[in-house]
Amino acid sequence: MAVTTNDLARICHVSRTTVIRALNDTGRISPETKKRILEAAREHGYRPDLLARGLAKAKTYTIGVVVLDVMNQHFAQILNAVEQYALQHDYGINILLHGQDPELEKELVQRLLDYHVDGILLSSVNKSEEYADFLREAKTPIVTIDNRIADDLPFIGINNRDAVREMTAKAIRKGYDTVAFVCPPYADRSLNIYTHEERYAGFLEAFGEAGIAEGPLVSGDGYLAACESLLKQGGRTAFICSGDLFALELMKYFRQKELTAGKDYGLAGFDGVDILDYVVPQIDTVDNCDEAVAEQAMNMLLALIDGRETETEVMLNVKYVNGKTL
Amino acid sequence: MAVTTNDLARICHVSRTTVIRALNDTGRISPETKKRILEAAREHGYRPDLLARGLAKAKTYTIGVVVLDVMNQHFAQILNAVEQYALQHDYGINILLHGQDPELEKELVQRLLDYHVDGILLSSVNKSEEYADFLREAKTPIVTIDNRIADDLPFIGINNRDAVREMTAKAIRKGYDTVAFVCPPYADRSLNIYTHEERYAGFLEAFGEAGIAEGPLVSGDGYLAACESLLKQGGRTAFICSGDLFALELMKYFRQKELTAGKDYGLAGFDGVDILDYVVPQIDTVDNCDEAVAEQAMNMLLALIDGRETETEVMLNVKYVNGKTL
DNA sequence: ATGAAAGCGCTAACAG
DNA sequence: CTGTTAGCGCTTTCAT
Repeated sequence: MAVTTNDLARICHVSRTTVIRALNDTGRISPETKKRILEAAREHGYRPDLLARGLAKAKTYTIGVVVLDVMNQHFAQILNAVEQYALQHDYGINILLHGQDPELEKELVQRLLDYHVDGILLSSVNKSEEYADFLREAKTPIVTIDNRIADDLPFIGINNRDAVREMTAKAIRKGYDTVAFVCPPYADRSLNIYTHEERYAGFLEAFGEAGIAEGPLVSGDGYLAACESLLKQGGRTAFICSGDLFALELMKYFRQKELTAGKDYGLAGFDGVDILDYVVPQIDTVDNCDEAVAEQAMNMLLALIDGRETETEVMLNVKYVNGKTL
Repeated sequence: MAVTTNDLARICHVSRTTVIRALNDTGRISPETKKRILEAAREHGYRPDLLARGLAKAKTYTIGVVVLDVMNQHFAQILNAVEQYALQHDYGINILLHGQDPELEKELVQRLLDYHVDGILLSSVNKSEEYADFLREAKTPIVTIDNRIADDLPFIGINNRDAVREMTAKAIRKGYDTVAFVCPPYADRSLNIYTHEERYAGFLEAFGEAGIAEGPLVSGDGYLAACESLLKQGGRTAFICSGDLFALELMKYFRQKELTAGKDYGLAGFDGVDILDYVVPQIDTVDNCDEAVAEQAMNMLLALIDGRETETEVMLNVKYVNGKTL
């Protein structure tokens, strides 16, 4: 078995309390005995039991992170940044993946709460009021990113709407006859798709500002074929995609038909994932500044944990990345 | 504060033990009181304290996972598969990222041990004997993947050597005058690069079998320029890359020089990452079967945790993926 | 400067 | 079928 404070106490002929004082250098203790105890601790490979400590202190120095998955570069970048930040602040992290399953997401959050994490960073796919209540009732600080669940829950996001408005406006300016918005196929309308809704809103705003009729919305499973139909209707057509992966899929699909982005059709993505670097022609996109989001979110979370003053709603501006496809 | 078994006991006018018995339906208990207790538990939103439970039972139903990072699709796929598997077996997971830092890796493993995870899945970058000892001394089962650390540590990997031998043999058969092996730039030679070493070994074996002189090894920071030099020496040249990302980087670099893979030079990667789908021409690669690795590793880990019989060394065969660049 | 004692919330052996 | 008791390992008053 592992050596405990009790063992150290026996070994050093002192009380458990004294051992603790040496280990956590807290309270008054003679340098003499302290040295002796620390030595014994090292020698015997003492390691604090984090479960016991967490239980006793009601503080685990762990922050939980719940996101969709890690195949998506967006989350991958967030996670990297979050771990960095956490380590610098002496916190550990506990990453869990809900894979776009609202039920699972709730279970995972619950599990983290049951493990007494000190705070949770959450990219949710839930949107019900019940769920919002569930989060509100947790005594543990929870900061949400990506999808907003309720106005009063701490949230940090990016300016999706403005970014897409700008992008769409650019397409309109460039004289495309049809500018369409391409959304992911939603398996379940009860999912929280706040980000995509915001992007779509931005898309619509651009038409309002230009004073022309709104372009079509392409969504759902058959989106590739639907885009093809649009293109076949004639006229120059651009596709504003609500995510780089859709843009990539579309490009791949059209390439099979001998159609080239930037020439035969316009194309823009969103997210600014790394892999766009390897694709030609370079796709227009928006860098959604994952590191900045992660950092802001962690700042907010740690502030909430420490009971410090903090904003509970932040909106970051993103950067348009010029490509050759729009 | 959250409601505890103590509270429930008081509320239901029974002892704490009885409450436990109702909650965990263990031992004999009258259906009557059990129902009453469960009702009260639900009503008051009772949640077991996982820290306390873990401490008392010396079992946390959590398995720790330590990998490099999540930007790399290889790990992303592993993690997805691992979480799936864990959930199905009523385990939770705790993902930690070492980012190729050996010291950090050790700290993270240590932290997981201190948290009493029941088992650890580890993709290590360490290779020292001390580290092997450190792992051996842990009373917690640890299964390693990707890089082997020591012969006696549970390990599950893929047949890197054979795969690269085959790939290299193909290049030789195709009549390339020069076939080079491209390795990642290693910042630190003390890192464990077992997988890459195995791949390089396979590369060399192919020349042995063909009875011709070994092709060059390109490694280190200036690998792009080095590859260009090779190409400029004349003759048909193929690059066998020890990872898709290097192949992608190389392709991008050469594209700037107006050189096309599969025409002006041969190219092959390794890993079979998804994003290759979006790149033209399609790069020859090897699918390293991450899901299979994850599943086998988890099988092994759970067997070790349960003290069941199990192999502690598995080598999976991988699948060659034909592209258009070799 | 050190120690004794109670407690975090849950579990497990042993009685009755 | 139910209760009593002790304990997991660490923390934290409160004494001395």
